[in-house]
Amino acid sequence: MKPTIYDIAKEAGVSGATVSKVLNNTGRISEKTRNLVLNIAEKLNYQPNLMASALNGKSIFTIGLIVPDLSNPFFALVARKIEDRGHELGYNLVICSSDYIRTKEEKYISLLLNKKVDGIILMSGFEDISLVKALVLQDVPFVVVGRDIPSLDVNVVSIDNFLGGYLATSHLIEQGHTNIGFVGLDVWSNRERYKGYIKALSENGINVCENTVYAKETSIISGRKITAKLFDSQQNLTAIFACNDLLAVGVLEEARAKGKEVPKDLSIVGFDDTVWAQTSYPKLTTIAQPTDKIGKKVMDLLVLQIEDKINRKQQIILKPELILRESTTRNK
Amino acid sequence: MKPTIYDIAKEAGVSGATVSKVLNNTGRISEKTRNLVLNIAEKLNYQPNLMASALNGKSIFTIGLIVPDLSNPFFALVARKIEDRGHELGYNLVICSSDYIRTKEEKYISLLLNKKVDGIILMSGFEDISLVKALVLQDVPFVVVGRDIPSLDVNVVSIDNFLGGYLATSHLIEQGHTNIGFVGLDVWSNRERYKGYIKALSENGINVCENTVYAKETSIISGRKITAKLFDSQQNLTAIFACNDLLAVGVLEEARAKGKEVPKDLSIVGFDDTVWAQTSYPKLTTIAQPTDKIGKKVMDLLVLQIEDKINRKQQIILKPELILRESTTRNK
DNA sequence: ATGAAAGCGCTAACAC
DNA sequence: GTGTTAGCGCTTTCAT
Repeated sequence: MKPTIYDIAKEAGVSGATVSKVLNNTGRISEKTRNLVLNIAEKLNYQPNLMASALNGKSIFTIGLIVPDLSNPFFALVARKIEDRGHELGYNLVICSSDYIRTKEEKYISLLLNKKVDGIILMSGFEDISLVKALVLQDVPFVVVGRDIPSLDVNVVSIDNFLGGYLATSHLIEQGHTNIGFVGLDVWSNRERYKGYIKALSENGINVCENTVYAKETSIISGRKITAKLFDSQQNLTAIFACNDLLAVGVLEEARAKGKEVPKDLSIVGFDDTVWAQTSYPKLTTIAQPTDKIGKKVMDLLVLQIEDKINRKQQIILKPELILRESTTRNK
Repeated sequence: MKPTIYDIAKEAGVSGATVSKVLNNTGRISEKTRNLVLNIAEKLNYQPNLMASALNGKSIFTIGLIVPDLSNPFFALVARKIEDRGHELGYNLVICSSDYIRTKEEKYISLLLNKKVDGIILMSGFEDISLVKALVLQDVPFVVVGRDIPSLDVNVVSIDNFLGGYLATSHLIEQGHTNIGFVGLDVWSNRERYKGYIKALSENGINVCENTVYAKETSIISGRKITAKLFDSQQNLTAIFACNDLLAVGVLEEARAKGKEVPKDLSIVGFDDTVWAQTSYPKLTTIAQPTDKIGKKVMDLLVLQIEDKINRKQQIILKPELILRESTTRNK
């Protein structure tokens, strides 16, 4: 069997309580006993049983992460950054993919709560804010990532999605485009990007195309379908802003299928700066999210709440950035 | 405070033990008490404390997954498949990225063991088999994914890597290529693929190029560098087999940089059939891994070992498949 | 500075 | 059928 504190205690000729104190650096113990206990613990290769201390209200050093879809490279990347920072701080990640489905979001939250995780990271859409509200009452540290919830005082780490949409669209406008389509998902972040898109258009006195259609899901197929619709309703489109790179690749493919050359006949701006932006042909001009910073900020904020029991909520909004590549060009 | 079984017991006017029995469907209890207890549990929104039952040697319904890199879309995809099957069976995943680094592999194994996970999935390379050997002694259910360990009697789910390499190379040979380069990582699976590559070559009486160089890591840059070296040492290369799609994209880019057209001047076969294979230009001919099946088999096998305490180890080897796309063509 | 004892929430003999 | 009791491994008063 694995050694317990009592095995150490017996060997050291002290009580279990003393061993516990040494191991936790609590109470007062003499240098002598401390060293003795530490040595024996080392010798026995003692590993604390986290379940037991968890029962006593201690931390279990595990954090729950709810993402829309782990197999989506963007989320996988952010998850990895969070994981890395977590490990630096001594925490593990339990990851759950929600597919933006409410019932799954709900199920996973309660699952994680059951497992007594120290905190939860909400990177799914959570269109149904009541789920988040419920979490507030539970008094479990958590932070919302990728979207803001202005109506709730909760921890948030997000990029300025509005700015992202604005940046993307402004770039297209600067290139001389006036007929710019929008492709996105019907989720909070994308709707914010849409507002930025609208803002850029109206600032430049450009008519907003009414036929904005949201894609069903993030996939090439979905991107293609939505683009086909756009092409149908607006013959003279010269540019499209897609709310994520994969959708942008869908746009790219549909354009190619329709005999349009990118960027000559159609300029495209993507979002996220995922691997797709760098490996598609042509490479995508896109809006980059500072994933490194996001991962670090999220974890730091969460651990701050967990360990220091700080109660003041924070909203951290990071800046997205335009990355120029080959999918946009001046409209002639 | 969250309700415990004693809260239920008090309200139902029975003992804690009885409640426990009802909740676990163990022992014998009358329909009446059973319903009473169940109703009260429901009313109180009782949630069992998994830590407490874990202390009693019960399952914690959590499984550890060690992958090389979660931000690599291929691993993210497999992780997602495993996650899905896990949730179907009632298990969560704690994910750790090892970067193929031995110390991390070791650290995460002991971390997961500390957390008393019910089982561990080893999807990292584990070049140092002693780590796996140590796990065997711990009597923790685990399964190795993506590589075989012929010298050890452990659970394995993997594809036939040798066959994969053979398939890829044979395809190239059929297309008339005789000067075929190899690009891969110095890890077990890739070395097996290399053997398959060699087999195909020698079966067809083709000289093996001696300058096989392994890439440092899975990245476009690494793929480009290695390809540049290959081009230098072998001027008349007409095809390259890359051990993963990202490396293949690197090959693609380097070829383009050197003014070679794909597939006209250089045919490329990738591996994994990740999103890259579908979004690169031209799209990659590649060897697909049955990720769905892998995820399911892994989880099923592991849970079988956990729940039924089955001790007979299983080695499940799945077949990879050649997917024809646009990056290979007949050599003229 | 150290130890005895109670208890975290639950399970599992064993009694009744 | 149901309750009593003794732990699981650890933390934490409270004595000493």
